[in-house]
Amino acid sequence: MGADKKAQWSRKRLEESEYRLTKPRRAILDVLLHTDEHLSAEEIYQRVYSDYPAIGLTTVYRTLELFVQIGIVLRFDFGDGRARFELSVGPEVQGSHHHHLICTNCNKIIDYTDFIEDEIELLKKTEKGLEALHNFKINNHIIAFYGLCEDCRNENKEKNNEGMRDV
Amino acid sequence: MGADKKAQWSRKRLEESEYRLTKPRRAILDVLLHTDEHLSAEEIYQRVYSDYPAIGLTTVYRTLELFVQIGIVLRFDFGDGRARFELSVGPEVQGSHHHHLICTNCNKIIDYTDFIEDEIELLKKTEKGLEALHNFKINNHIIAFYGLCEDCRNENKEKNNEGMRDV
DNA sequence: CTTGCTGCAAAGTGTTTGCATACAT
DNA sequence: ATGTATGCAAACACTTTGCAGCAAG
Repeated sequence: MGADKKAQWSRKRLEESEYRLTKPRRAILDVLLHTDEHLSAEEIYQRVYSDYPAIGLTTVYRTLELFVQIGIVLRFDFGDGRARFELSVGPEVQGSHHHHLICTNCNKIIDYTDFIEDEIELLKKTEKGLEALHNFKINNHIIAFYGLCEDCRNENKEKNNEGMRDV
Repeated sequence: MGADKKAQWSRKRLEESEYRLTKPRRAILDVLLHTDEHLSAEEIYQRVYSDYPAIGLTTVYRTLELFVQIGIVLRFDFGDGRARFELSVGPEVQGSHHHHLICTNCNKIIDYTDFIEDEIELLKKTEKGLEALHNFKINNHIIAFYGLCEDCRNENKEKNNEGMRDV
């Protein structure tokens, strides 16, 4: 959904920023543009490394921080001990907003867009209400469901996953 | 809101578990019962330490993991690099379910119960739909809003917090 | 008594920082 | 030319693991 728009938007935003257009930055953006996974810094590093071995992990961290700053990347903590990153779509591109379904056994992450419309509508109302009530300026929200994915259900590990919850 | 019920429920659940009722475990549960904050392992350790200096940080970690297992504690990752814990209410006690409002500047966490009813209703429907669609067994969910709290709004740091989102 | 639980120290993991060099503008 | 960005190594912060001694049942 709008991979090109996404690319255009984020590249433009990067070019228009105060920051220098370096090879590592372009390479990292490219990796993010060509995946729909939620990659960790290490994973991004490895992918960049494969055709740009001069890259350093530190640079990946710093670049991701920068991308989050200028708003082209979103950072998630799903509770498995490492941060994960995905491209933001920006306010211009509608329809690719999604939430997450996370398997507490294998850490698989599923994006879903089903039922999103109702969720977003409710969230907007809630946001307004909370802003007024708590004098809070809300910039973002997260919704995620935790449970067992199809595969792990079948394996039917007797692990107790109740009570596990991560924001 | 049912602090006693909470205490009863979690103590009972601990006693009925296979696990031994040790002094550290009781002490840690007590700390959790007497706060409404979202404490980190380290913070819990410090509070236990003040009247039970024999406690070790390792035990706190292991005990919290255990409590999560038996379902009396919930674990959250708000994206500030440390896990936070709060007592679960258990399915028996209704009305104390809440979601979170998180300040991306000072990391303050506000529990809110406002608008919760509508949220829960929608979440239930969504859960059902997602379970059917993705063959997923959902055990839990999270909702959190990120933004600037009243105090940090006023200080009006020019830090750009857009695009910051966790989980 | 027996086995699980504990504390300490050490190891692990993901992330950040200091600094000299390299590069974009 | 000038100051930002980079990579390396070291430092950090949180969490987990190994192990010998302790204590709950």
